[in-house]
Amino acid sequence: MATTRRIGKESSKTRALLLDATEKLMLEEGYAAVSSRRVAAVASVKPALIHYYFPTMDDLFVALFRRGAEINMGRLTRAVAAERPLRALWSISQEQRGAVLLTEFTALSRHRPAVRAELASYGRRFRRLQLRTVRNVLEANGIDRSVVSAESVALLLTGLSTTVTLEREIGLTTGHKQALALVERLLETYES
Amino acid sequence: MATTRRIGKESSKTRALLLDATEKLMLEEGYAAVSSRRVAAVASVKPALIHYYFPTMDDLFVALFRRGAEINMGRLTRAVAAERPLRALWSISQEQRGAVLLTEFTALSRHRPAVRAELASYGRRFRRLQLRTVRNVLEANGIDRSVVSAESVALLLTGLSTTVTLEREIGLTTGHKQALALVERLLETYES
DNA sequence: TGCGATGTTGAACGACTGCTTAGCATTCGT
DNA sequence: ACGAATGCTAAGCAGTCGTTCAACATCGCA
Repeated sequence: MATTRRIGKESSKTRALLLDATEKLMLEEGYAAVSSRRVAAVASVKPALIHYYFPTMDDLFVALFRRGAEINMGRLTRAVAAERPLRALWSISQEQRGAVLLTEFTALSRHRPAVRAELASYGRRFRRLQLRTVRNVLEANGIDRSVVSAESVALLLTGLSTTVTLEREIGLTTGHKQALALVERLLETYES
Repeated sequence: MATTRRIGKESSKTRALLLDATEKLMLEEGYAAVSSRRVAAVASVKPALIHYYFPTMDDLFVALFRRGAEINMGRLTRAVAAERPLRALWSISQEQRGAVLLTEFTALSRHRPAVRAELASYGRRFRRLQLRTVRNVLEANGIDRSVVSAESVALLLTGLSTTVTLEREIGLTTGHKQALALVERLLETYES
């Protein structure tokens, strides 16, 4: 049998640098700007090294997404364990950087099935955590679930935050102030 | 002065075919799959013809977006003139095809300023129409605007519909049924 | 009938892409 | 100290990209 191709270790410091460079490119110029040569240039390294750590570009994208997903799930898990879980979740989902990256990966997932699977898996994990948190708040306030379900609240919050973030990104802010104020008011009312 | 470069007429039937081909590619494989050669292949035409009608790829993308925006604004304008304007708006915003295209253009706009400008302009027009519609419904039902502003309702609806559509696209549907049912119930209550 | 406008193509330019292979340089365990 | 494992690179293949330009085809109008 053929000698198996050598691949750099996951723990490598350089590997992490390559992921950083990829993330930077994605944020600043979109996923279409990510090529082995461009990443190499940003990381001050030769193109072949990208393929040493990530045999295919798919591997690179999946690895980057996974790293981000893991970090984010960690933050979220810690956040809901603190004092005002729902507010914590809301403020994290408001972050521009994360929202932009998520959009890039969503667009990317259209023609990269490997990315799509990763995205769906993260989505499910996030939704589960989010639902648990919303349910607790509704319960603590004695709100009848048949009037407003936890699922509805969760999806409304997610939808609002991504929409506001993306619209802001292109310079469209009509109505944002009022919508954000509404959430603020509700959070103040139902979570201490 | 130099002889000006020849460009195909906007009314051309072929031009429309090229836009169709581009849209198809974008829907099925994402914007990154759109190249003069790929578009030409889908339209059964030679690559150089793309540049006859659209000197640069930017022109192609902008033309496609503008055509879609114009068609959609027309549909929306007619929709809000009919019996249940808000419901009509909601059902149009629920369409998978439009939502997917919009995401593609959003991602595209990150590194194509010309597209970004077009997107923002359409966004403003849509939001204005949407706000007018929501305001009418709130007013007709005597709902105090200081409790729930029209802006909040508009952004919540937009956010929910895009989120549900995009999540469905990657096979993630947790909570969708409940959230959509809530909107359905509210529409039934406040709009005949 | 001929001429100019319009539609379409072939061929080519320079640049970019993913990826492979062979081999150099360095580090590490023994 | 030496051999194996690891990190990294030079060079190249085969393919795609955007764009231009000259030229051919077709058509409407004078």
